Amino acid sequence: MAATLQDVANLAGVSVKTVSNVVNNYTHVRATTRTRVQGAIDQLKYQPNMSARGLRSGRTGVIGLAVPELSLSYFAELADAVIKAAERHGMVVLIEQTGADRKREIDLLSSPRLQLTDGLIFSPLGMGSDDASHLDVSYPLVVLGERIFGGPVDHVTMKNIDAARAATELLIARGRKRIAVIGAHEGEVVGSAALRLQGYKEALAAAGLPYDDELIGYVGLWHRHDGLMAMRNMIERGVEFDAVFGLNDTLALGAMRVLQEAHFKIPDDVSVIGFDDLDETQYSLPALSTVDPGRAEIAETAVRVLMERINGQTAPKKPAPVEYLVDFTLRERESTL
Amino acid sequence: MAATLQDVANLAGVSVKTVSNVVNNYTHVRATTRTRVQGAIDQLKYQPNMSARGLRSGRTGVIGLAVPELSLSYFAELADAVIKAAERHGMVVLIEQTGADRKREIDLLSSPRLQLTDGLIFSPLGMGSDDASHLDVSYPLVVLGERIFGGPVDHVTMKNIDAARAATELLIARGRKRIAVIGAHEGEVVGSAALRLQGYKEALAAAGLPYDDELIGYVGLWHRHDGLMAMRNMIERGVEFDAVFGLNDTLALGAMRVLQEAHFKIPDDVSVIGFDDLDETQYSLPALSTVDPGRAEIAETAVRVLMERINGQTAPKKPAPVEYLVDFTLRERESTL
DNA sequence: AATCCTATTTACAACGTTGTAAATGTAAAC
DNA sequence: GTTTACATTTACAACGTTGTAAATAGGATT
Repeated sequence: MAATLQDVANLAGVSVKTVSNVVNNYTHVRATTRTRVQGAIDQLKYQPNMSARGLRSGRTGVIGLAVPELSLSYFAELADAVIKAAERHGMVVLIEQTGADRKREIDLLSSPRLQLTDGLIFSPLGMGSDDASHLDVSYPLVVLGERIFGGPVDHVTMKNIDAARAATELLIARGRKRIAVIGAHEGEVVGSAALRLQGYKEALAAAGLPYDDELIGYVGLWHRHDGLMAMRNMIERGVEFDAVFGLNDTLALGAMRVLQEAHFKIPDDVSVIGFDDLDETQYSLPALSTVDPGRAEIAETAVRVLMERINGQTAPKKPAPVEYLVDFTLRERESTL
Repeated sequence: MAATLQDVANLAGVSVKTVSNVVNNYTHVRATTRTRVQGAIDQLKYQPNMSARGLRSGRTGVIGLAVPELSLSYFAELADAVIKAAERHGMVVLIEQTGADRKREIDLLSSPRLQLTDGLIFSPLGMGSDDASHLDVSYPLVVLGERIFGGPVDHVTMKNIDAARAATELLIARGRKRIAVIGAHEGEVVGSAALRLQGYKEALAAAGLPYDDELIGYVGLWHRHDGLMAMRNMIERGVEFDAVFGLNDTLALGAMRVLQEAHFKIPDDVSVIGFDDLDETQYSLPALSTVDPGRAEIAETAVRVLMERINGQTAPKKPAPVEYLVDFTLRERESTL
């Protein structure tokens, strides 16, 4: 069906290798030959067979991206950014969804499905620090999220603690004293939830405000529905608060919906802030204040680091793993004014 | 680095082909041999090289999915569903973003990047009916959207017209008479926007309501921002209306935000309905009525049809192209009660 | 015109896999 | 103890590409 180098070579009356040289812009090809071959290529609509190329070169031109779920807006926007960044490096992106399930995450890391990939950008959610060893894989891997695993792996991460502290400080600066948190994970010590909660605690401590566990809304996942339930639960428990910090925007938006249902005025009665700077937050009513964790830069850096690892694979020894920390930006909007 | 069949064969003391037979569960392998080979496989952590397999078999195990942008929630949720459906067929998904740009869409169809793909699920947005010829490609292709192109291509599509008519009818049934539309595309005749607008017109006509171009809000893209601007513009023009039909949810949510800013009560003063049944719509305030176009079924069907085409490639002649029409469901929520 | 140097082109092998066909082994039937 | 039938294993080629090294061509130099 599809034309091969051989077909083009026959048509142009040259050897297969010469066609290959033309295709790959090899320098020592006579101009006239190049023209003739190019003509044959165009005529036959020749396109290189990627499998064969991959077999010969050991490279596929594909990078894997593993996220919990694309239907979580944060990951959709992240994937968007990763695909765009990969394109700039001439790579194409294959997306795997883990469902934030620990077992599926671990399985994925050694899945044969990754065989057609030159490297992986992995955003784990279910794995814990006990699972560090699974990250010691033989292919290029960049992990998104804190260096919580200890293993020799490259990480690209946002300043969870600092950003959460800044968000909390903003609420405090607006005069809020009883700041509820929506989205903590019970017992977690290493994930994003735990780190953001830590930032919150640091801000309280710095301002001399007491920490009250009553104000912490625990959830299982970070879906909108969880934010809604946690907020509703807190209201029903009769907890007093004058601000809400959603550990991500989705949770904050879910919480905001409950607050408005319960006739709290935002931001007059309750200030609300989120985390992630989803596109949506600009259009909620009121527009949600949030923290931009530097998503675009995270995606770009992750791809760049991964490409360095892929290209450096022939190097004598593995370079020391690095941790890139991306800067955040506070985005104040109507919900905290 | 990675173990090959040869390595395993050496270790197990058998031929390469026998190992291959074990790997592929070929029937005629003695139990003892199988065990021994399996042991070697495990010991060497052998994983088949997909490029080599692809070269030999002409299959990559990858399907392509081309969408405008993952940061548009509809496409993120669609991609989620496609990935899950593909997984059930043992396939993995490579995602391309076209940015709804006509040229990029056309280029993509003949891009060598697709070489490592067994087939493509394509959701065009920028291409028009003049571009039909570009869809006549040599690889399995399933187009999402109306059979607007005429070419011999499989389509999986939602009932845009019927669903839009139903949405409009719902508003009419709630007593609304001046129904604004947000999201029409000026001059378009074949895309989703045009079809949904047609459904709207049909519903008006059936109810004996006049069509008024004043009530049509034109936009460029279907981003939240466009919905917001179109709604704002209509209010500023002083157009009277008692309902809004957002041609998709994102537009409707953007419009709703403007309405609320302008102190319209929803649904008392203005009823609002969207289209797509995004997860978000359940959590807006008020929760947005919408139409579920059958996204999950669209994804499943598209993957199934594509797999049939991929598996049937050896068949003597191409089967006639089909058009699958997926059923929709009205989801009434608070914004129209 | 013979010689040498470099530019251009070529043949061949190899990447790891699997289909084909042929070879070997095993056990039952005679 | 042969033959026969079938189960199991094997060698070999081929998929389409590119690196290596060797072959050839074309000029420039003498």
